[in-house]
Amino acid sequence: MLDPKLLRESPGTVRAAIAKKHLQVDLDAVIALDNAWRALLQETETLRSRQKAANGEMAKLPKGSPEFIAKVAEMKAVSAQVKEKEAALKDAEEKCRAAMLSLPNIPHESVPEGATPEQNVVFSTHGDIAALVSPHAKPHYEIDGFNKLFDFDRGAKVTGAGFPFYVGDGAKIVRALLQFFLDEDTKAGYTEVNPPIFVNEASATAVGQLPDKEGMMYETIPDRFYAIPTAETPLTNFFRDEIIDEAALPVCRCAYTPCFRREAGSYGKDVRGLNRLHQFDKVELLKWVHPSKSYEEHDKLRDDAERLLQKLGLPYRVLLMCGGDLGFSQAKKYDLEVWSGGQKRWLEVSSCSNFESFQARRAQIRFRGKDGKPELVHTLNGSGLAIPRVLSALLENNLQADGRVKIPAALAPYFGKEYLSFA
RNA sequence: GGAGAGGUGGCAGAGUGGUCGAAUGCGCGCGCUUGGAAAGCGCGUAUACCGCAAGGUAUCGGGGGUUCGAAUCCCCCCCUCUCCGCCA
Repeated sequence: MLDPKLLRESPGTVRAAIAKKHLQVDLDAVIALDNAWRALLQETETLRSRQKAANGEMAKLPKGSPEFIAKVAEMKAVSAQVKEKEAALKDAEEKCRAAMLSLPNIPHESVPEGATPEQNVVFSTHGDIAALVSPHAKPHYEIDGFNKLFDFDRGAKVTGAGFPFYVGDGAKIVRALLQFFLDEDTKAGYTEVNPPIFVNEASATAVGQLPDKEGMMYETIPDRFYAIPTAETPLTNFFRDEIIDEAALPVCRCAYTPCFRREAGSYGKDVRGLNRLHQFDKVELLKWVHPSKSYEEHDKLRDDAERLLQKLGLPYRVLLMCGGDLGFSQAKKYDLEVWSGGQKRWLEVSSCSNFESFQARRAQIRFRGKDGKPELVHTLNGSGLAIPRVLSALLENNLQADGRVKIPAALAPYFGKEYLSFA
């Protein structure tokens, strides 16, 4: 959520932000709702003020006295008015809040102009594809024996499409990657957290998954919990409605969780094999930082995620997202895409985003500044990393002539052997 | 799942219909005192919103209700604790 003051004092800034993100929002309507709410608030508070004053007088009057009885009659009318105004105020407040929530975050000045993904800027490219991709590479879902290690048929029977069983070396490689990522992230200064994988409505709302996006999440009956689409959800909510000690900033955390996404409407090559699943494993990086350090920390976060790909010897590139491809709540975002040597395309394995105070305002996450006043933190997050697509690239790029997969040196100690076998 | 007890400011803990944003203590900050410190004394010590300002309003787990008036009474929900049951 944006600062309402920004809308009042500098609507042009908000208008420009909407334009840069190529969104359609009736800003004048939002401003009108805000004005209506403020006017109504004034009226209501004036009435309440009268009520309070009368209350003080009545407390001093003898209960049954004529003055007292007269006062009750008088205040009855005021009370009715207050009830009426309060109902109107509540209605205005809800409309106003909903309208405010429809306003996107302001893109950072360094975000390139552009409307479509094609206009994202290639920020950097790493790793020599020719040298790092095996000549025997093929799409992972076409590798002989793939279904033995990644059993989609059994998964579909037991749960549904997109919920595979990982078996034998398939399970082991997932575990190795998770542990490798967590160890590396911990070394980089992130404290490991193991969060709940279901959240309540308040938490889903605080990070913007509700309202409107309930279709992307699995919901439990009868408790109305939501299966998390990413560890960002519980992690960001850790400090919801809290004031963090300024000296503790930046707070850096990492968490492994399974992630659950309904992905309604996906189809085609995007969903083949491990490319897009309803349940997948991911290690998430999250930072709560001082606003003055926000972009410095953002770059470090991206570096931390990049280092994982480098250590695995996977070629990748970094995209700087243009305004039109930025998410609603992000001020700036880098995507890390790994080269899938078999499918011959880039696969997104991490999005490193700076939300500035947009999330923090909605979730009320603050720190106490030098002057003693609470101030909103900036929140940043990024994957470090999402397992299945890293795994896709790994299986494809490292596929040997004999059908085995060479395990990168950095990962071998975790996997326990040098080759993964589909036999 | 059943029965009971509770949720008040940074913490502890009063307050059962009015002058209560809320006693008192602790903690914290500033000052006095002191050679210095402790003790003692004095003052201060939540958050948010509206307003140019003066100022006003809201908040006693959350929501709704009763009332001229609710921290206080009623209803629903959430959470914590104790006992019982069940269980990895």
